Amino acid sequence: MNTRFAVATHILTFLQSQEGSPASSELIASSVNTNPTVIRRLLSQLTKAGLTISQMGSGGGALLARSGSSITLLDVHRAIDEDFTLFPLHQEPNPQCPVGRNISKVLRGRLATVETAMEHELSRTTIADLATDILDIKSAG
Amino acid sequence: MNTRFAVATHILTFLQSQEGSPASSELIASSVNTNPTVIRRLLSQLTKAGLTISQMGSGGGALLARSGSSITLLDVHRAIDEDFTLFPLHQEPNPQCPVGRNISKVLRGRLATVETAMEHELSRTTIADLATDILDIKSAG
DNA sequence: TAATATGTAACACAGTTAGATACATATTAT
DNA sequence: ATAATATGTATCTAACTGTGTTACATATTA
Repeated sequence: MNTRFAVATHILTFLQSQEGSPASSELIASSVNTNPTVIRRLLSQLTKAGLTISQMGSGGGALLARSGSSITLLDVHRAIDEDFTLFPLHQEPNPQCPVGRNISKVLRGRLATVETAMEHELSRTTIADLATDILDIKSAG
Repeated sequence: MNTRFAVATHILTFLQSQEGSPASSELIASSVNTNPTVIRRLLSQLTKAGLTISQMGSGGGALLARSGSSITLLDVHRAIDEDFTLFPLHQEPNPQCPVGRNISKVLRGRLATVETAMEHELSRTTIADLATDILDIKSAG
């Protein structure tokens, strides 16, 4: 199971809940319940995508690079799942067969709209939304 | 790479193009360019889901169980990708942390709408559409 | 200069997937 | 009846992926 997207979203929501105070990979790892290196690997990708900033040294750690309300789940997905394919195509169907020769092109076209719909829906939720959802659960419970 | 959905779709489109004449796993495998057992495994799932019928013995093979225009990509997805999760969640975040305690529930809720959007879009294409797309390419080229 | 923290390389382990062989069972044709 | 054909499923493998882990060079702060 590839849980990178979920962990990356957890990281960002954690940073949002920190309200500007840097969080070390060790602190985040204790919330996610994993190894700090796993967190640093993901933070490295998030930083490259411009979603986080990291400060080395004592008192350092990770911060959101911009407002949580401007970071959507689509941004996270694009930062983390670089070679994502919703439904991967099989390689080299038989070009001698009319179906084999054309199925890849046809499927690619039809699946593109599916992936677009997924992306559109991902873009409707922000990291700030997730942090708010959590606060809502806390105040309701 | 999990290409089962693509191969299953290829199989069904192939059957649609056969116009009611049974196709053996060997024949289909030559179109997909893989081993007949791979085809039989997928056909077994498609038959359980009521999308195909198989006839043993000489002259036998697989057939669509119903009209290709009534079989959507969502039907195929549900038949083949039984334990599908678009974005799997990480296990056991730290319950001592407010974010860790609630992130799974919150993410599950937000991602449900994404998966629903994906499914809705999958349901808009049928096997008959794919067969028509292929014929269109052939007549245009 | 000591302590803290990141960034990344390297490795082990478990789980997944496609492909392959094998064979019992069912159906058809002769 | 018997041979030929075809499915359904079990089993094994090799390649690939993802997570967790250790290690260490580099950067920053106190």
